[in-house]
Amino acid sequence: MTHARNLDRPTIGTVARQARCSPATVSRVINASGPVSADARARVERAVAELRFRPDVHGQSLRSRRYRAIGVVVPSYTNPVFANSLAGIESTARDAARMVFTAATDYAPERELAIVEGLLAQRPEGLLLTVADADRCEALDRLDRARVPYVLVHNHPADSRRHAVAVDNFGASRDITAALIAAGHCRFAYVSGSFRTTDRGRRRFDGCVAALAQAGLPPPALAELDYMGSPQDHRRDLTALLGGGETPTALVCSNDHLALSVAAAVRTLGFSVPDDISIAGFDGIAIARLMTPSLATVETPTQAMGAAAMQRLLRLIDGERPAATVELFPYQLRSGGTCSAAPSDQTGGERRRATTT
Amino acid sequence: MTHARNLDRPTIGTVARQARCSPATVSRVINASGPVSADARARVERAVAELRFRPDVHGQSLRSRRYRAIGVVVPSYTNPVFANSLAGIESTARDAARMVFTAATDYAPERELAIVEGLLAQRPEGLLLTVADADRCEALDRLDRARVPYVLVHNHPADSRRHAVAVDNFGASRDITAALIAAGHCRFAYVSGSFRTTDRGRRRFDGCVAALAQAGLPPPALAELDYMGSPQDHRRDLTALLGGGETPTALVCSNDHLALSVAAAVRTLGFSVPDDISIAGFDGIAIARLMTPSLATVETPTQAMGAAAMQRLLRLIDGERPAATVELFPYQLRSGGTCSAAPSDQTGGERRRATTT
DNA sequence: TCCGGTGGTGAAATCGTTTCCACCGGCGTA
DNA sequence: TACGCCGGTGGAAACGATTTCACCACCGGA
Repeated sequence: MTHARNLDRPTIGTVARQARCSPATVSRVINASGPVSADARARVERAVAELRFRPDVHGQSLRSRRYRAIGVVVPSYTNPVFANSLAGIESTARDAARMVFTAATDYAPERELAIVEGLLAQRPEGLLLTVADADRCEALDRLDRARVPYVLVHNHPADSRRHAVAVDNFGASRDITAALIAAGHCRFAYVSGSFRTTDRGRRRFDGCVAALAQAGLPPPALAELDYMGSPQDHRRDLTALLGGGETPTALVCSNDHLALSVAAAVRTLGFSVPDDISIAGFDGIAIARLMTPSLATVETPTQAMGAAAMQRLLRLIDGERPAATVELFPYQLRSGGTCSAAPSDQTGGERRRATTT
Repeated sequence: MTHARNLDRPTIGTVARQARCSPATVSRVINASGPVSADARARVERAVAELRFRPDVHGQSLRSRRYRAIGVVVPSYTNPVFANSLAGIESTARDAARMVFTAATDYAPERELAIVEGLLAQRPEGLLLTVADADRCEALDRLDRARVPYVLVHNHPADSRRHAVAVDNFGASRDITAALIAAGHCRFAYVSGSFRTTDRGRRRFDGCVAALAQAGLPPPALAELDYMGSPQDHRRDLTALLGGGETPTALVCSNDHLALSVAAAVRTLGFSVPDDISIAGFDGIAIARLMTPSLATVETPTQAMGAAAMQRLLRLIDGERPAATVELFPYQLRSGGTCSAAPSDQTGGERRRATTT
């Protein structure tokens, strides 16, 4: 019974029959994996086109033990930083004829292992991931054990056997803090979302502290906000910080998303940005440039980093062992309207607040 | 030679041997697909745990002709609207034990077919996609022919056989325009990025036009901007629109991303937002709420829509045929600082521009 | 007692591909 | 001439699972 055969997809056997050759020859044509006479090649190509044959990826992967697909783990899709990485990753993957499957951890380190486990079940060639802490990560240990190649994006592991594409978070944070110091600020606060739990968060914090220390200034006040919280939450969290006598004049935020929310919160508390309080971000997300005042921040080439990470992973898959294991991308300070010279009357912020609330 | 066998992954055969049963029984335990004695089940479960056995997804899919994976097509990862959809999609997929692979069209309709073709090669159970124009889309025709279930997100096809999850773009656009009319505006411009090429773009435009017509006002001036362009590009494109004598007092933008850029451009042209010109967006992206002034817009539950689309797709896969083919989500007007009453002196904008540039 | 159904099981076919191996000519070289 | 090599080809064995089918043992009812 060749019943309903025309509804079924053609297989390599169908093609072989139509091209009057064996499946082996069809396979050789498709994969350019062996010598084929010009004549046979033409017949096969014709049959492939006529039948619209597309090899079954599961049959291929099963037999060849090679699945041209890459797993990608991001903390979140909605943070423009990771969205940009993902864009770079996926477009590079497409150029290399790779599929990409994605999963988000929602910033929960305890979910990382399960997610990686899920991706591994697909038997991808490799993984690209941004984790909370590349030095304390069960998921990465698992990948090491399984000998599946992977490259970290945005992470900066201390363990030098782990491949990563990142920026010098310490240096960048140091530089932007130094710029604020040069503008006359001397009372700083560092605002972050759980900066202890991510490696890049720690480096950024350390950079800020280092710049202050080098200038002989006291360490920054700390405000640890719920990163996923609303501006209302942030307003509440910031009142303590800004309500005291020694109100900071410069807020260094661990990322742009947070900085935008903080800027909004600070304004509702009656301070002017940047007249009373300067605010700096980190990442250089595009939208922050459209605000008025625009956000001063550290610009990082997130999309290019995603692309580079993918390229590095492809090289690892091909068995190459790049000399350096960590690839640092250049960053750039972007000045913006949220930062200005420190107020000459250092109590101005407080006065203003007292009169407006 | 059982050489290096311990480095290889265990197969169902390995498990069967260790559990002293046949592969068939192991399969029955794993998939709960047949009767198994309590004793055998225990032995298998123990062996699975000890060997850390994870069935090979390609072997499974090949034989069972069912691959628990969903393909997702978005125009772009970096637009928060689609990033949110994707978040809703992926988290719902995870709950349903589905993998997700993603691809972006970069807003190029001519790439849609090739991308869908690539996804189909993976033999997914179904697809979720946001295309430019759901009524004129080779990719969707292809899916119909291949009888692969799919659900559109954000699209609003006229063809009622196509499943979709969207908002009433026409109504929402009408309502936000009406709100501006109620605030006294009577000279409108509609600003969009290639609104002719997307179905939702057309509906939004039509909604704006309808509101004006109903109020007896002339149709809006048109500005078609390069959606991917920079604020500088937009500034250039807007000078013609705002340079004439009859400067519009209200700009209705086809989406928030554009609205933010337009707001920035309008300001650099010397107009005040909202004193001279009111600006309304569409989508309700979170970041636009943090700006000062905050963006007036139509809030749409993008993440929930992604989740709902995924749920609908899962039902389609299970063979259900929901009564309605299009699921409309409620929208909500969000007032914001970028919109105010129309300036009483309708030439104020021009005068101000003349003095400040 | 016999018969039909059902729980429990394994052997073997099958999914669609790649890859190993054997084979056949023809050609250049010793 | 004999030998080896290489381009070209097909048969058949994998790959790792699911699924069909047959079978056995047991139980309840006729």
